[in-house]
Formats: sequence, C-alpha cells, structure tokens
Amino acid sequence: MGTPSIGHRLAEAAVALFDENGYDETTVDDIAARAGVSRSTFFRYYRSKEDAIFPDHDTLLATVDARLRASTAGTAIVAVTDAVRIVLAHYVDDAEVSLRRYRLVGRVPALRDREIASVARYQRLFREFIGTWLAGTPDADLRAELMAASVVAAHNQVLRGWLRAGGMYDPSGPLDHALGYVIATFRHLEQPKEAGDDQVVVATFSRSTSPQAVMEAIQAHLSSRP
Amino acid sequence: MGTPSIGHRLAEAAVALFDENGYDETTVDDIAARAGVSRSTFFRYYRSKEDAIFPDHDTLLATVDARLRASTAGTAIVAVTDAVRIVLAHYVDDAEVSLRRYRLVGRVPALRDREIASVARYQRLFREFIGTWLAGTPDADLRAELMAASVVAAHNQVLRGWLRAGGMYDPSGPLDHALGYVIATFRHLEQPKEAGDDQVVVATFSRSTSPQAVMEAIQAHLSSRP
DNA sequence: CAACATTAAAATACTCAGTCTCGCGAAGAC
DNA sequence: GTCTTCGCGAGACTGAGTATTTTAATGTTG
Repeated sequence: MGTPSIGHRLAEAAVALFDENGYDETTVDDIAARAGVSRSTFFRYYRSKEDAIFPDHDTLLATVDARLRASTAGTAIVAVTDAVRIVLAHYVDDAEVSLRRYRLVGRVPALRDREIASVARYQRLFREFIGTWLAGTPDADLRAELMAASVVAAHNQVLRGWLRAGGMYDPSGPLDHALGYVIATFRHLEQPKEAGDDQVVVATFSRSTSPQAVMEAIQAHLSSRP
Repeated sequence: MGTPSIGHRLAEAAVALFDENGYDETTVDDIAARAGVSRSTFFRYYRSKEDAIFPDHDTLLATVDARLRASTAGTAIVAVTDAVRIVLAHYVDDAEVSLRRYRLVGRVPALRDREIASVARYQRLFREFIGTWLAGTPDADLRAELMAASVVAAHNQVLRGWLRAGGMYDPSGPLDHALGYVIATFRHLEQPKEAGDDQVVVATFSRSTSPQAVMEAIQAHLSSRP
C-alpha cells in the first residue's frame, strides 16, 4: 500500500499534468517522467495517451455486459435498469475523479470524441440485448435501437446534471425518475402494437369505479402483456 | 469540368487507396501523390487524414442547423422531421459514395469513432433545438435529451438498414414510419404529464360509438394538447 | 551457490500524422 | 513595368504510437 501500482501512478501523473499544463501541452514523456518510469512503460499500461484518462472503461463495459446476460426474458427490464445503475454508480463512487475528468473532457475535443465513442459502445450493448429480447416482435430492430438510445440518453442526462452540479447530491432519485419515464414511454406503445394497428381495444368500467381501481386494472392489463 | 477540383481529386485518391491497400497502410503522402499534389496541399484541404472521408459533414451540419432555426414553436415537429429527411437524403443522393464509405467505416475503428462523434454533433443540435422548444415545460431537459436521441437513433436505424441492403430501395417510407413511431411514442406521454401525475382522466363514450369514432375522438384530444 | 529461465522495465530506433515556416511563381492591380 | 496576393511546394520539427533489442530483477533448478 505504501507503493501504489505503476498504473495508478501513471494515471495520477497524467491527470495532474493535464490539469496543470493542459492536454496538448503534456507529452507522454512528461507523464512517464512524473510517474518515475520510462515512456515504454507508459504504453505497456495504456494503449494511448487518452486511455490514461479512461482507465477502467473496459472493465465497466464487461460488467454491464455480464449483468445484461445474466437475465431471462421476464427480467429484461430489471436487467437494463440495473445495468444503468451500475454505470452511474461507478461515476458516483469516484466523484472526485469523475468531476476532474468531466472538466477536462469538456475542454479537450479529442477526449470528448473519445468519450462519445465509448458511450456508443454501451449503447451497442443495450441495443443488442434489447434486440434479442424483442426478437420476433414487430419493429424489433427499430424499437431496440430507440430504447437503447433512450436508456443511454437518460443516463447521460442524469449524469451530466450531477456533474454540472459538482456531484453534490445523490443522483439515484433522478435516475429512477428518468428511467421510469423511458419505460413508461415505451410501455405505452406496447398495447396498440400488440393488439394490431387495425384493432381497437376499449376498456369499460362501471361509472362508480374509483380512479384507483381503474388505474390498477389498467396496470394489471399492461403488465400481463410482456 | 475537364479538371476536377483538387479537393475532389484528393478525396477520390484517398477512398481509392483505402479500398486498395487499407486505411492504416495508406499514408497521406500516398494520397497526395496519387492526386498529383504535395503533402502540404492535402492538409490545406483537409484537416486530417480522416477528414478526407467525411468531406461535406460541416456543410450538412450547417444545413440541418439552418432548417431547425427556420421554424417557430408551432412547426417544431415538422422542422425536426424535415431536418432528419435532409440528412438521409444526403446519403441517398450519393448512394455510391455512401456505400463505399459504409464498408470502409465498418472495418476501421478510427473512422468508426469519428463517425460516431459527428453523429453526436447532430444529436446535440436536435437536443438544443428541442430543449428551447420545450423550455418551461416539466422535465424539459430530460425530454429534449430523449427525443433528440430517439430521432437520431431512428435515422441511424433506417440508414443502416438501407446501407446493409446495398442502397437498393427508397428509404423514405421506412424513415417516415420510424419517425412516426418516435413522435407517437412521445406524444403518448404528453397527456398524463400535462394532466398531472395524481389526476385520472377517463373518457366515456356511448356503448354504440363506433371504434372509428372513438379513435378520432382520442386523436383530436391528443392533438389539441401541444 | 551457480547456471539458467522468466519477465518487467528501459533504451533505442523508426514511421507517420499534423504543424509551421519559408520560398517560389503565377495571376491579377495599379 | 513593379507590387501585391495567393495557391502551392519544400523542408524542418514535434510527438504519438510501434517494434526491437538490451538490461536488470526475480525466481527456479540442479
């Protein structure tokens, strides 16, 4: 514990130098020197200069993938929301690092593009998962694409808000709200799609039925259709 | 017409060489030589090697921006769908180029990331436009993010399908279908949001009302709420 | 302990993208 | 005619990323 790993030392050196002198002004040699190792060693730990800023992205991506795969058709929605929560939690757990990186990425176009590309990889994961989940249903590909994009967008919206606010609150509530919004959005379309476009479903209730009873009946009806 | 512009010659040389020898194996010197100009000239026309593949992206982005700005609150949806149609049309008009680029981008990670980054710029444009459009309404930011992501995802889904099929059909129909799906999706949420979460709206009809009449009444009701 | 094998790190050389500066030469401006 | 402008070429330079070789540290075995 007295001697942190070389990978850590390199990452810290990189962030520190980027903060002090700017990204473009910092060379890999500078980073390696600050970490007390050689240039070669830097490239053994990180594939590129940008990678030093996004160290554990591959790990997180694998975690998300694992969470998605560990689900059946019936628990698909839970798997998706869980996976998103995992990603957000990863940022929140390292609020300090996340915030510094956020400020840095906002100033360096190269890093910005890099982050966007990695977000796209998450979206691809979700799209594939939802695609196989919906396989066989009408417009499966389109819906998978839209849901994946929406889920990721919801996460990004919540994360950005949290980062802009300096990470001063717990974003779990906002995330649940946003994800609920997404799920409600697409669930609304399940009914007419499954009933067919040219079929009208009319639910009738006694005039004396309470609003709660109406809502519960509708909920039960929607939930019964996977 | 006998002498195409240097910019064109460079772009053609680049694509040809990428096809023949691969992207990484082609140097900027090769491209310049093939186009009969110097290396310096290449960089005067394109900021980077990747840029030679995405020449008119800035122009298209500006066109989309202009189309969005040229709209009032009442015509926002039309502006969005129009803008998306403009983008898709741009690909379809140059089917030959689009297809070659598609195959190339699919094989070269660097180009892939680049394209994803430029897609994100379109999404940002849509997000900002929808954001100002919805300004003041509840969850404006979240909804802007989701709608923008969905609109772009719908476009990409249609475009990818068209490209995978070799550009052999007119994708206007699929695009309209996809956009209609998106619009319907989010319109469904307008009602409960505006009515408030704790209020239940129940529409009653005479038992003898025809399904068509029911549908029309619902449509009219939804349309009346911007 | 000595000879050997394994492996992380250093050293070095190389390619090539991207930037910058300078100089040329040809097209117009007056 | 000279003078400016501007597109282009030439060449030098920085730095990322790759590949190869060399050195040093840490075992491992007899």
